Amino acid sequence: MTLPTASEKSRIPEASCTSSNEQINPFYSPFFSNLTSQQQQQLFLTQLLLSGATCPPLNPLTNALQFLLHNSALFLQQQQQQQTNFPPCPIPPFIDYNNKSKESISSINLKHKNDLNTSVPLDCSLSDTNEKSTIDDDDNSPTIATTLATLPSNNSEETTTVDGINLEEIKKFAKAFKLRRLALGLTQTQVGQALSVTRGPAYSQSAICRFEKLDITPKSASKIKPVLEKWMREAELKYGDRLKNGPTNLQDLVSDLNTKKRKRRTSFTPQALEKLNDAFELNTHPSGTDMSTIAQELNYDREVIRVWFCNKRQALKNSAKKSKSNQINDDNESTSSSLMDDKLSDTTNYAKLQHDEILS
DNA sequence: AGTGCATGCAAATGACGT
DNA sequence: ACGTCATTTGCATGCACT
Repeated sequence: MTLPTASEKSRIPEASCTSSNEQINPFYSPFFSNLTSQQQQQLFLTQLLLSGATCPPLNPLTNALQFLLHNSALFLQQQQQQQTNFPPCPIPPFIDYNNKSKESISSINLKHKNDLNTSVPLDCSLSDTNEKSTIDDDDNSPTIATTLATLPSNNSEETTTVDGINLEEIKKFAKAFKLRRLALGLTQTQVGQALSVTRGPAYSQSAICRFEKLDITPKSASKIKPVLEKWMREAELKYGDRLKNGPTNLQDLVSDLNTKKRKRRTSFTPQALEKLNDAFELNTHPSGTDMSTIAQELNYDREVIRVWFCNKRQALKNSAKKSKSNQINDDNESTSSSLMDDKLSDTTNYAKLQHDEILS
């Protein structure tokens, strides 16, 4: 019914962008196939770490060298990973300057320059160089970012735990996840798309974005974390093969078939919304049969219509509550200013009582 | 114009009550 | 079965960057 939106349209070319990301320059493959000895790999890894792998190469030869270094580092990392738990030390991405478009190179190198720079140290330490404090509103369910921002800098383990959820641990994982994602050359959208066809819960680009930014409640984060953890582990194993064997499809990253997912968000047409709003104005609590009729008329699920009315009532109630509290605040401001010079507390107490009464 | 990320608004969900 | 309420989550879109 609805026309393709801008975001829907923008998703189409993104798939083709993926395949270009997946290109491995075949010219350099023989070099990598010769890397069999542990010493050579160790040497390459050392060189990789010393050479600053995110710098653009001056010529094809240095490009080839970077490819070798990157793959050997990944190979070693995979071996380490089989014995240790995620997250391992991040490895900066190999950027094929011979095949990549100018845009994608610069977008990875410049957009996430800070992230990738922090990915280079071996100890995986998580500095806060590009951390942006996101203290925004008076939200009643504070995000991890806002909670951490309000804590003192020398906070202990206890103070970073909310409802048994260790915020520092989630923060570390979120950062490591982002670094790994970027190192694998994946966008948030691609991760979301891949998750949507795996077994278990799926999350959108928005959810991944909020998770990485910690713009999410601790409860929500602790729910998403294991999903991303599991997916990343599997993706890396498959990506490792891809790096050795040549280009494959992003679809290869997902083996499991669909199970129950959250219902896709309904987008009502403007016409449907108009009719729904008209119906709401007439009656905020339509009967079961009324809702069935509306659903049939507009060609939506009856349950979708029922939920729409619930949400609409809730929205109305919330906005009324908000405007009421705004009015109270305005009244208080004017009241308190007029009472400023009043030395007697009787009036103040009365105003306070009145205020408390309204609030209760 | 194309791309990736950030975010506002509201659809969907879950807990609980009747 | 359906309501309310708090919360989670995704679509649509804006923004920055090239």
